[in-house]
Amino acid sequence: MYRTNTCGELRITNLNQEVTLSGWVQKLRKMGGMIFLDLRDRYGVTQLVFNQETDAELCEQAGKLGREWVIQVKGTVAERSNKNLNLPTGEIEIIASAFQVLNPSETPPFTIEEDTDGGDDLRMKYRYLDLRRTSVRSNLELRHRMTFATRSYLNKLQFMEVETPVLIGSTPEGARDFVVPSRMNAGEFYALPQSPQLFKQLLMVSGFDRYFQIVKCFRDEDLRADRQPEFTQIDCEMSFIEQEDILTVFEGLIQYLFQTIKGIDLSRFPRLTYAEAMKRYGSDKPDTRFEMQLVELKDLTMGKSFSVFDSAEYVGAICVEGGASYSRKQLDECTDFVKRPQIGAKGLISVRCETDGTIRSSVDKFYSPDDLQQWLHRAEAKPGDLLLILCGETEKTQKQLSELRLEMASRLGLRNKNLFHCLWVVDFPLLEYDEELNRYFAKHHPFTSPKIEDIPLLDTRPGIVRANAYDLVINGIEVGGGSIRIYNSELQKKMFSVLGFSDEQAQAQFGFLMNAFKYGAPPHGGIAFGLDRLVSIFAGLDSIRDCIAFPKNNSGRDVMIDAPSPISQEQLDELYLQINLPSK
RNA sequence: GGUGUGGUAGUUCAGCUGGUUAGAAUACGUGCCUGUCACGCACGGGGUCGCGGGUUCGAGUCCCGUCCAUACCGCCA
Repeated sequence: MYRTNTCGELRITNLNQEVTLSGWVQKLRKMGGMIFLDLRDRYGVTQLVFNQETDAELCEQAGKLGREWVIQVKGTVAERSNKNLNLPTGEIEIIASAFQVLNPSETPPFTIEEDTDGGDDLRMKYRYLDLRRTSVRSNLELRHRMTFATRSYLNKLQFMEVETPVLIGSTPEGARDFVVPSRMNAGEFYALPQSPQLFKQLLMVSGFDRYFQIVKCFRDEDLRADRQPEFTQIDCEMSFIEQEDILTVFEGLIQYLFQTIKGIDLSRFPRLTYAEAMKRYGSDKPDTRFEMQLVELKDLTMGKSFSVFDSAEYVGAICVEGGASYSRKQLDECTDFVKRPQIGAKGLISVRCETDGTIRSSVDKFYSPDDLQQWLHRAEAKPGDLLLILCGETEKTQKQLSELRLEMASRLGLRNKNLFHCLWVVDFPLLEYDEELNRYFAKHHPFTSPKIEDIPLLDTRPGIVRANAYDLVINGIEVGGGSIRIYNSELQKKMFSVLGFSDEQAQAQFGFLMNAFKYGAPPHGGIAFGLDRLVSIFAGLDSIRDCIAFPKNNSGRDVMIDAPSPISQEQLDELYLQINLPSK
């Protein structure tokens, strides 16, 4: 028997018990005639004591142990004379009577401690060592609890988990596909799913009216801190439901997770239409932990011969609480921020409302104090506040204001990680116009249904047609999204024609779905949540990498196993492939 | 594809306007230490300053190129 107990469970109540523990040597503290050893496993750390006076030979042997050696120890639980209340096992220690080295270890390349000295790079290369650290391990434990709770919640509501294939066909819409060559079908390729979208809809046709799957999805696009090439979705679909039903069931899921995992009771999630979200926050995934909403000022700024504002399509502001005390340098930093190429504003105009009520602005030349007072009034600015104003093309400027809003909130410490604001954004536009390709694309996907009352607009003004599509946003992060699908083949045909698909193209790409719909498709819709993002929000992480056991780096590489990597000529031949690298 | 930041000891970093033998902390090794838990004290080993080229009497430092990492933009239905 390797152990009678784990390294995390012994307490003062276990006093005088004979125990056997196995684990990794966290640290040795040699005190001359005695040695303290912290033994670690998944469950915690327990202190062992070796005493020269009790057993000189054993004590000397223990002194030869090193960090991360795997050992087994027999001993007696004793009360410590000096207790460590920072440790759950801190009231006891094990007086060792014998130990055995199960496996020695080389000195690890970084310290396996909470405050590790290792950088991200190195820790990724030795991820199996990094995973020994409490914080990383507890992220995975949290992830496990969340998937377990999700399955339990959905199972209770009659949802069935069904696996869908990973080797499927490539589709041109959406993200770039990861592609897998087929040996048995020369010159042909599978694609890895970006989501099980088509399959879950087929399952609805099959009558599995409540489906879910916790499933890996793949997208071959550039990465970010919150984007991995393979990621996990909680993928769901329901039949005989309306949008309201989906929102209710999955609002329930999120509430259940917050309740069971974090002990937080969330009230009903507010809903915001896409149009409102853009107008009030300049974003379709607003962070609603704080206000600082966008205020339109165009009508108040017109006709005072300030051509910058007069010629702009949109003039908008945010009101920064207490911002009037900003120094010149701080204001310059704000200006630099919005002028960065990523934001792309031309400049920033500010109006201070000093605590004594006087108003100072960078446009005093053009606007009287009364004019400025009107702006401040509309923005509900109080003495001590600061108005930051951007202008230009409506949509662009709103987005810029949204970035500025987030930046200012970060500076003011308003983005509290222990606060959770959930919100549904609904009524997304059905289509998005691509300027370069001169055509419409489905904003969500081509099976998303338009709002019934907007269907006539498909012919006249497709750009303003609203969809039965919805996103769940938590703290400014898009956590999930879905839609009510089209189940009427005439409407689906119409949709394809608006998207510029010929009948043949539509048949070739999605024929199997359209054929299936001929045999009695129920009304249905669904939603998918990004599990990685959800877990990282729960854990307060900045990057989803920290809640993935073996993540890829920024360039899509697994630096631990060094993938991707070239394959042999034999493998290439077998797949009828030729490598054709561009010459430099 | 683009922009910013970074690459110096096993590790995390400092190293100014170019100038003697490149430093600190930590880790590692040795010795001392009987109540430590960030133990302490003393000593020690440890460097292709990412790589290539250039400027210079002289380059970790300046210039050019390149590679890698990272955050963001484009992209991500």
